[in-house]
Amino acid sequence: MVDRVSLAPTLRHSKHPEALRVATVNVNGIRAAYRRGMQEWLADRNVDILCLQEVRAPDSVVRELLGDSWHILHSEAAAKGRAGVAVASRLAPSETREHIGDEYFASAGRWVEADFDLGGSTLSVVSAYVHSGEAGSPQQDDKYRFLDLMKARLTELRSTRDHALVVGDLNVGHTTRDIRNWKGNLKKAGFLPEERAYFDSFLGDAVGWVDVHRDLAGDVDGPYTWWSWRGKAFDNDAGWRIDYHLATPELAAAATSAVVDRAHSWEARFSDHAPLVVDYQLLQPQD
Amino acid sequence: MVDRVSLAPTLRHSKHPEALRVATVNVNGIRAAYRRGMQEWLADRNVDILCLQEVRAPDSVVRELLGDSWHILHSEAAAKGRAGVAVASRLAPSETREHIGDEYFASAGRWVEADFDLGGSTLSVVSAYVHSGEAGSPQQDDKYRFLDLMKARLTELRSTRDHALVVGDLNVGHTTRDIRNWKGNLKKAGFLPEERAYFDSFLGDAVGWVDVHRDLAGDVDGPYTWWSWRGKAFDNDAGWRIDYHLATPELAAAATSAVVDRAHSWEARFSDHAPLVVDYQLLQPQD
DNA sequence: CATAAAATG
DNA sequence: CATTGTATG
Repeated sequence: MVDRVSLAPTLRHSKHPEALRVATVNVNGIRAAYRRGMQEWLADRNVDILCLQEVRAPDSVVRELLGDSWHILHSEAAAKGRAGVAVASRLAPSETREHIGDEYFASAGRWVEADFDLGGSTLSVVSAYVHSGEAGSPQQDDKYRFLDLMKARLTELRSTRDHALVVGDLNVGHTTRDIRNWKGNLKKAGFLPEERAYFDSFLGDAVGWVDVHRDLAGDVDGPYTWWSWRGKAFDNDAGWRIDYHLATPELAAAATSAVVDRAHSWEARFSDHAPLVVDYQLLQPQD
Repeated sequence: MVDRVSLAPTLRHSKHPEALRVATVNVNGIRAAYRRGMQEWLADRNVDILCLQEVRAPDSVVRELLGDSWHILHSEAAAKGRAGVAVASRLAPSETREHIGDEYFASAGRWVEADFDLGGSTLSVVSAYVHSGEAGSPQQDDKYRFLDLMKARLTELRSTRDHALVVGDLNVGHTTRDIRNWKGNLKKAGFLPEERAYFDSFLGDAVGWVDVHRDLAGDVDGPYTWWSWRGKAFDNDAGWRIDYHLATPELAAAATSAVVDRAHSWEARFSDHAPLVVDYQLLQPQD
């Protein structure tokens, strides 16, 4: 279990010292997100570890926007303005890894790992951005190759880490609960049987990860995390649940709440994805 | 001279029946211009013949935006979203020509001619968009080739037409009066000695055209017709006079006013160029 | 329907 | 510093 003393002054945020708050959000361009009010959201939410996908900006811009209060691990894509993932944290990571697989995905900007030293135990946090992979396109093959690598890495993390958390835009809805119009999307990228099968395996006994948001939300439709910009998809909540917190079982059991920040006091949404914010109750009540 | 009877009900606008009002404006994308209020300007100004440059939109879009009250002659560039010139008029032209020179400039979207039948005499109106032609770039050669063709066509029009008017963004300032910071631009495209020499020749006795705006404004700085979007160029009136009405002498003598619509009741400018609006007093007072 | 970069001005 | 089409999502 996570040690109480080492966490207290550093990794956790002072406003909610009893829990570790981890948020994931595909910002669809961090510059656009800031123009649309992301900073106000961030100021409201007291996040300890912020995982970003589709940063779509150079490292210098990311550091300027987020400011000095974060340690920032950022993996850019070779293609400017594409992809890009980051883990921003109050505590400096003890180790970091910037990609997954071989050369082919080395500069994809789709996977970063940050290890946090919790005094005796280690928490690995991954920010992942799986390909959209339109069916029939060349990117569909990349998506399957990436999901293969992801499965291998999930297995590895599960067996070598004390606690691990893989969050991000995984670009697949797992079950019919996860897409509003699932019947109309059975042949669309993001809800293909082959893609959904990966999630069966991630969450199956052999690999052993937990879909934290689904566990806490229960057997309900959604809650969705992405809505197309087009038409009234957002207003009608015609969305997809494709952003996840996948956690190792012990960590998953410590999750006390999972909230989709669909809209709050801050005005409109700042991305086509909403943040998924989860609190992990890492401390044992001691008295 | 232009015949009074044939003009009255058709070519001229009912609001100022004694004059023919011709406006030229580089709209820098007619879609953006309409977003920024071009329609309000147009509604205020009672223009008879509207010459546009840098239309940068497909023909269907131009017709939709301008509406049914215009006859529209529009020459698109082969490259989508680039250049494009048009003559919009209340009266249908009797003849039109869509380019200048040979194949090389056939689909440049930089030159259109519309002839208006004035009952016995003819008025040719040209909307022209000369290359910007950054010094040292390949486009600089195109600019000189285009100016050569333009000179030849000016000579031809002068000798074969009753009245002719060549308006548009000619992308050259003629004299030191025509550019606010002329000293700093002696080596910049738009104020190179070679470019300015073309204008000496256009306006010289051999070719014989008149710079209507300069003639009416007198020997003053400006009035400028273009200001960079950058910095405070517009607020400081740090502009260039690169949009012209060039007219055959008899027509030029009939010009009663030349106004740069730098800003009016309509709010901000709708392009980096301002419209240049000239009234031609085509009717002889008969009584 | 939105993002970012590229080319052009 | 603004416009456009393009690729990508």
